[in-house]
Amino acid sequence: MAPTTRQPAEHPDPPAGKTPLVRGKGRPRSATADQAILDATREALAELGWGGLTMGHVAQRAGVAKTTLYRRWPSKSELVVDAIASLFDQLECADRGSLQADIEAVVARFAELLTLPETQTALLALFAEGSRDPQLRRRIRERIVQPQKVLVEHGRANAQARGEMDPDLDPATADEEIGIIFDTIAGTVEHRLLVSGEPVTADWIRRFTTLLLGPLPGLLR
Amino acid sequence: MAPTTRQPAEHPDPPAGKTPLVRGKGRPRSATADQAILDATREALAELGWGGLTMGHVAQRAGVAKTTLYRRWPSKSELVVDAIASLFDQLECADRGSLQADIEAVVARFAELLTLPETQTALLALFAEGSRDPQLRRRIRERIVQPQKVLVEHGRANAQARGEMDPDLDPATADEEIGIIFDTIAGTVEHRLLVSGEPVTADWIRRFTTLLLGPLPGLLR
DNA sequence: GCAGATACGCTACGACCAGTAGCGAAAGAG
DNA sequence: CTCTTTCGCTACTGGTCGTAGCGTATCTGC
Repeated sequence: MAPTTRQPAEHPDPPAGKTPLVRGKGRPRSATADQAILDATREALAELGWGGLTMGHVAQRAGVAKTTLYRRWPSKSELVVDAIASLFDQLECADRGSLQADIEAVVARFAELLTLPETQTALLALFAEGSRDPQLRRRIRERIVQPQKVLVEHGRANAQARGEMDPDLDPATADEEIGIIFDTIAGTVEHRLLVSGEPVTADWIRRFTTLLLGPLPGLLR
Repeated sequence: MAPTTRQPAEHPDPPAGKTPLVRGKGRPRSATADQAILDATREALAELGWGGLTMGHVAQRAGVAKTTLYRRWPSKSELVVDAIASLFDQLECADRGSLQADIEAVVARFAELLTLPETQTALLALFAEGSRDPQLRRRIRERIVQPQKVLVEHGRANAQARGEMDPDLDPATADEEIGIIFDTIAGTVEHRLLVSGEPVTADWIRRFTTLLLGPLPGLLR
C-alpha cells in the first residue's frame, strides 16, 4: 500500500491520507471533483457495501477517471475513511440542563448517524480492516473514536458545573468511571445498530440512560 | 450466489448453511476434512483477515482441493460463519449463587473469547460482510447473537429461582429489561475489545457489573 | 466380490477488481 | 506565452471468486 504520488518533504504527515499537491505552480486540482468523489463514495457505499464498491464505479459516478482517484487517495480504504469521517464531525454535546438529558441527546444523535446504511457498512468495514492494520486502526481511533470520548468528558464538565457531581470524588476515579460509561454508551448503541440490527428509539434511549444513571428500576428487589 | 450442489427435497433448511449429501449411498464425505477445513479457516482468518483469506489458501492449508470447499459451502462467507460460530458454542451460564456472579462469569468468558486475535478479526469481518448482505446478517444473528441472549435469560431464570427478582414484576417488562442488559453487556465488551483495543480485566468486569446492577457508585450525588 | 453411486483431486477457465504505466491534451500560474 | 501540473484514456499485471469437466478413489447394497 505504498503511496504512488510523491510527498512534499516539508509536510511529513498529510492532512487526512489524501495525497496533496506539491506546489501552487501548474494546473490546480479540481475542488469540485474532490467533493464529487467523496459524495459518490458515500452513495456507492450505501448501495453496494464495501465489497460491492469498486473504484471504477466511484470514478464513473463522480464523472472522473479512475486514475484521478489514485492521484488523490492511495487506496480504497483511505478514500472510505475520508468519505465517512466527516460525518462524525457533526456530533456535539450541548448543555440541556441535566446529565441525563445531555446523554440522551448525544445517544440520539449518535444513533441517528449509525442508522444510516452508508455509515454502518463503512464503519464496520473500517473496523474489520483496522483489526488487521494497526496503522489504520490508530487513524480510526484518532478520527472517529477519540472525538466522541471528548464529548462525554464535556458532558461531565457540564454536570460538574451544574453541581450534579459529588465534589469529594477523586478525579482519577471519576475519569475511570467516565471511561466505563463511554464504553457502555458507544458499545451498546453500536451493538444494537450494527450487530443486532434493532432500532434505537427514543423510548429505548430513555430506558437505557435511566438504567445507566440510576439503580436498576424494578428488576431487582 | 446460487448453491452449486443440489438440495434434498425433504430437507428445505440445511443444518448450518453446509450443503448436505443426498443419500447414504456412495462414498461418504470425509468427516476429518470437515474439521480440517474449519480449523484452517480460523487460522487463516486470524493471520490474514477477511480480505487476505482466500479459498485456495484454506484448501491448501486443510490438505483438500478447492473444489471440495465449494461442494460443502456455497460461498466464502458461509464457510466463515460456520468456522466462527462453533467457537461461541462453548459459552454457558452456570449458577454461581448470585446474579452479579453469574454475569461476571459470562462476561469474563465472553471477553476471553473476544481477546483471541482470530476471533476479533473473524467477528469484525463477519459483521462487516453482514452489513451488506441481509441474509448473512440474519444467519449471524441466529448462530451467534441469539444463543448468547439465551444465556442471559438463563441467568435471569436462576436469579428468579433464588428469589433475587421482584416477583410482582411484569414478565413482558422483565424481558425488555433483559434485552437492554444483554445489549449493554455484549456491546460494551465488544466495543472495548474490538474498537478501542483496550483489555477487559477482572477488575474492569467487577466495576462494570456493579455499575450495571446497582446505583452508580459515588459518581452521582 | 461386484456394480452403482458418490466424493475427491486436478486442471483449466471466465469474469471481475485493485492498482499501475504511459500517453496526449487541457488548464491554470507567472 | 511558456511552463507546470492535472486530467482522461487505454492498456496492462497480478490476483481472487466461483464453475466445469475429467479420471480416480471409496463406500453401500446386493
